[in-house]
Amino acid sequence: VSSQQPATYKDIQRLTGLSLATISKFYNGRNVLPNNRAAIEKAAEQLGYRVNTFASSLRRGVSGTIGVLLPSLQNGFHPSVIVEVEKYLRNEGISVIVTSEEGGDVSLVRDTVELLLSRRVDGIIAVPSPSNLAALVAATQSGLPVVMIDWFSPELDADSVSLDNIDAGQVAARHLADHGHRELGIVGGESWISTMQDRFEGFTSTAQSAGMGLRSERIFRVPLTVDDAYAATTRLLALPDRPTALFTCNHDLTVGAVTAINDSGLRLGRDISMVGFDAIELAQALRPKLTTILQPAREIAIEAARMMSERLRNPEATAERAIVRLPGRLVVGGSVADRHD
Amino acid sequence: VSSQQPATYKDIQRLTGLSLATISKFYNGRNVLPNNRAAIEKAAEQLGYRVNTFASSLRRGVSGTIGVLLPSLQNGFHPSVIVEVEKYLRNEGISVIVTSEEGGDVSLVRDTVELLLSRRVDGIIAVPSPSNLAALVAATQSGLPVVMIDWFSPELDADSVSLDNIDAGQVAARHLADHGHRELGIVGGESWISTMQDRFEGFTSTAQSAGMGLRSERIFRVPLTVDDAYAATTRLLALPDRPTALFTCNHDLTVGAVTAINDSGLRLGRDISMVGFDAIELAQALRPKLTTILQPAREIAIEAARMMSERLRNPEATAERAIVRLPGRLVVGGSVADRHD
DNA sequence: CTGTTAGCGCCTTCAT
DNA sequence: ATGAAGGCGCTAACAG
Repeated sequence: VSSQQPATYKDIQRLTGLSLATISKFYNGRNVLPNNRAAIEKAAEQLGYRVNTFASSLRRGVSGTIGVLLPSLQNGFHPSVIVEVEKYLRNEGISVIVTSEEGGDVSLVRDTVELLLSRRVDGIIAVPSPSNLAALVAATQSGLPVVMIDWFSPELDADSVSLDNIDAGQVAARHLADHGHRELGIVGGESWISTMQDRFEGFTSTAQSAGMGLRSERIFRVPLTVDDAYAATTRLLALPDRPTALFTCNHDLTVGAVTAINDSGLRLGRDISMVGFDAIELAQALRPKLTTILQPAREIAIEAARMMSERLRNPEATAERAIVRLPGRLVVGGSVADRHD
Repeated sequence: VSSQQPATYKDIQRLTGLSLATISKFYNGRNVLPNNRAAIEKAAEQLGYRVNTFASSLRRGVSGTIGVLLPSLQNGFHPSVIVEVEKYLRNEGISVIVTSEEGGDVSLVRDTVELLLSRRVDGIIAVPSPSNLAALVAATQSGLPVVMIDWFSPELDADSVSLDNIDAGQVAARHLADHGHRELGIVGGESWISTMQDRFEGFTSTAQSAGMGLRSERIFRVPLTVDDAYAATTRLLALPDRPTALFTCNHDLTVGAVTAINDSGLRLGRDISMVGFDAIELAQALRPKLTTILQPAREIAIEAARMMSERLRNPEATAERAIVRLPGRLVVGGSVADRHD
């Protein structure tokens, strides 16, 4: 447990007699005579030397670090973004600092972007939310690369990656229509979340244009929790005039809805049909399997990392903001009954 | 898109006429005359000033940063650790840098600890694995605080937090015994993962002392993937002499097993009983609900953060390594049939 | 290819 | 309570 000082160039200098500049060049991949190279390597090995990125970053003005900013609503997808982004950017020598807005006082939450800027991150991959939007806008205006992921804010002039949420909603509605359903219900999230709004709009617009009404009492827009979805679905199922099919707009809502259906005693895919969202493991484990729209979570995260990497490589480039929408995949199970009769 | 230089003390100096030392004192909570305080605040506001943590860290020798090191096997629990740890440590002004060993060449993976050390983290919260163990041991020996989470390595002399895995295995076995089951099967993970070994040992030891044999052909120890668990469970169910009950040792194994059972046509809780692990959402959504052992994931992460925080506060303290084992909770569903006959 | 020099932005004596 | 000066470890000129 010897808490010795970390070694520095000076220590290597002492062992090799070389100048600091040469040692620096060695560590920055410039040409150094084989002899010297070997001497430095040996000394470094012996000293357990490792570069001090603080000093290096201070001097160079770049941190080799990006921030990942997550919202207060955690849903399983967001934390996994961190891992994918880190994996991608590690190969480029970039580290990832994480900040979430979950918990903590409002005052602390307000400063999550500040915190990243104080750490001098070279860029931010963020799930934009009302509480961080203003700070993100300011950051982009000062020239910092920002990539939005999952959620979208038109006010923020930055690259964006997410699922093609409108299409996903449309696919769900069309699938139900194709199976003869005309009486639909939906359990979605609050409209200030762009993904929820888009999935909702995609679903309802297609439903209407296919002549399927969506009565207001069959529309539920609730906080994104399993419990809220459970409650909403329970109410939906108890309606005197129950719809024949249901669409849930995200993972937690899907879990809550399935649980409510099973607890109600109705049989999924027979008494009530359903298209869920994500929750692929649940979908596969159920009997009958749940038909669900699967979001390419890894691909979305990787694309965000790729965009960021590109922006970092070309800081000057004033390329237009890129907006990437990746398609979801409908995984068909047995939860949608055929009503062609 | 004006990429202006960030403001520094010098800029504040220019606006206020104060010395750099006074400005520094202001930002470090020392006493400053009200006039000056106001002047600095005004200038900072106007300049959009924010401290450069690189310069500060370089000078002070501490980074205000800890590393979180995750293994290559991702299981949903590990990414969520990041969020919980960050939430806790944010209140203490500490940031979190993430490193995972997933993906990337072995050479890159080998250097994950190096990477954190190069970033001069003040401590590391790690899931120890064979590929990072040696580096972690070296880190602790040089005096860096390390906290193990989830997995455990006796070779690593560091604090540790995890589920009480042995107890969890025992609870599962006892629950099955109490319901009259004598013919058991188990789908666990490979023995080099401490959690898997402990859950396995807890289960088998209790099974044996309760007079329930566990035949070798009913023991499966597989990689921690849904697919491997599916395959193993399928084989288990196809045995000429099928056990009456099954225990699965982690989330993914549970998902795979449930899927295999449902696909086999057997009815959970009637033809085959089962105690799962985690997967609480799946457990609740199934019909009948799955009896499962729930790991207090958040509490484990928070405890790790608390331990780290304490070590950082008292760097001198050579307190004994702390080993915390939090209890799991058996959530009873309807997947264990009663065989008292 | 190597060495000298001068900072990056901040904090910390030590004086005042 | 404030100021002047030096240096944390590293890199980017510029000479040689």
